[in-house]
Amino acid sequence: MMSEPSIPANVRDLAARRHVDAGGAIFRVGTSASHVYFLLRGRVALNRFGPSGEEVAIHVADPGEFFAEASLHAERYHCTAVALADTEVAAIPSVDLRARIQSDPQFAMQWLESVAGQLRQVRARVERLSIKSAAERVRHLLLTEGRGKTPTYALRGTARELAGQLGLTHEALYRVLAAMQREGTIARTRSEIVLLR
Amino acid sequence: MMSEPSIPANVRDLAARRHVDAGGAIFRVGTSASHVYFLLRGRVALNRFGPSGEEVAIHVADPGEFFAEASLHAERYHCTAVALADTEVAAIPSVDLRARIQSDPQFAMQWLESVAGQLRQVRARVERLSIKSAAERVRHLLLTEGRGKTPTYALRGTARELAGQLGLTHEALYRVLAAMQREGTIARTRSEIVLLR
DNA sequence: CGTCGCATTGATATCGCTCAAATCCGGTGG
DNA sequence: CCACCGGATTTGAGCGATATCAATGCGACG
Repeated sequence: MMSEPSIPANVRDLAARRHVDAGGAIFRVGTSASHVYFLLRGRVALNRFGPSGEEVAIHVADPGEFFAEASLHAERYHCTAVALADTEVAAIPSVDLRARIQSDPQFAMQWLESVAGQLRQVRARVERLSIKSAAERVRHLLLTEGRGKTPTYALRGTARELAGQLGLTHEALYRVLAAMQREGTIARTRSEIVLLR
Repeated sequence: MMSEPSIPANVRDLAARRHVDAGGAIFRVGTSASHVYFLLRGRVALNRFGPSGEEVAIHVADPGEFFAEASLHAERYHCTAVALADTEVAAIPSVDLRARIQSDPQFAMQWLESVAGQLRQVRARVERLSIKSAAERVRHLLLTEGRGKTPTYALRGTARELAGQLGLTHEALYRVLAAMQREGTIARTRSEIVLLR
């Protein structure tokens, strides 16, 4: 059984617990950015929509993560948060969080570190999306996000989601994975991809 | 005449001025992340290198910007910084900057805002790179980075650089721009692109 | 046990990459 | 002042990788 991650002690007193059913929205793009969130259970997708209505997955949050962090400094949310599963979040009013950052230098540093970490992660994703070959993108994913000596990537959602992360259609991803498997570059189980060479 | 941007007053006393010739490296990937930089004059490219040696432009800094901000929390630099022109930077020791953040809450908030702003910007770029069509990428760039009522994008370097930013080859970018111009979607001058409809 | 969405594979079309070549432009040195 | 040079810009031709459309199987869930 997976135990629930706990809200960082520094801000526990500011947080209000909230439940969201699968498919429900936590906030929508354009509405007033009043809260920052911490994910306790479930999964949350942060999406944007292009002019033609096409959806782009900006980020998928897993338990133990803050999300909508950047909204601390914005008037309005820049994306829409949708629960992918039954989800439990802690909502922290932006105003209170700002005040806490001002008054607690240690927490300020922790918070900063977390934002900087996200920045690094997103930069890695930019790097990945700049690669033209689908196979090289997968390899890059395994090398940068994989764990262990033989890089192993635990896929968190569906393969379709991963395809979105990689800027590929799901068909293209399946084909590339099949090809890499055939030629022995990777190995796959239901929930993992391992880079062999 | 362009006047030189000034180092934020909060950290001016920590900074050491340094000159770098065009083509010179400011720091290299893998070396100890000892300083954060503020760009006073010139242009600086932040690059990473793939396994096959191909270069990916992570970011191009313009005067008035901090760069290597994320390195405040990292052991080593994750990218290489190269001067694209004769360049003047202010180097701020990471240690000192961290101390300043701890001791000056107002500065901490400013710094945090700057990092969060970068995060938003990079996220927008991820969104852009997730778009499949080259024309739509250009349109997205103009909509998100353009200024004014009729979105106008001032191109800072060469069109080749822009192509890199957009995840396209320079040929593809030239063709798309030509086509969009032909059909009246955009207008171009030497240094600007304007979205017409 | 029917339905829905994910996974997988096939066929085809298309867009952007690659290779190639001509021109333009700014800078440099004679 | 002019010839030259290197890099940026621009356009062409062809190919290949990925998107798109389509069909099937499968597993979860009601």
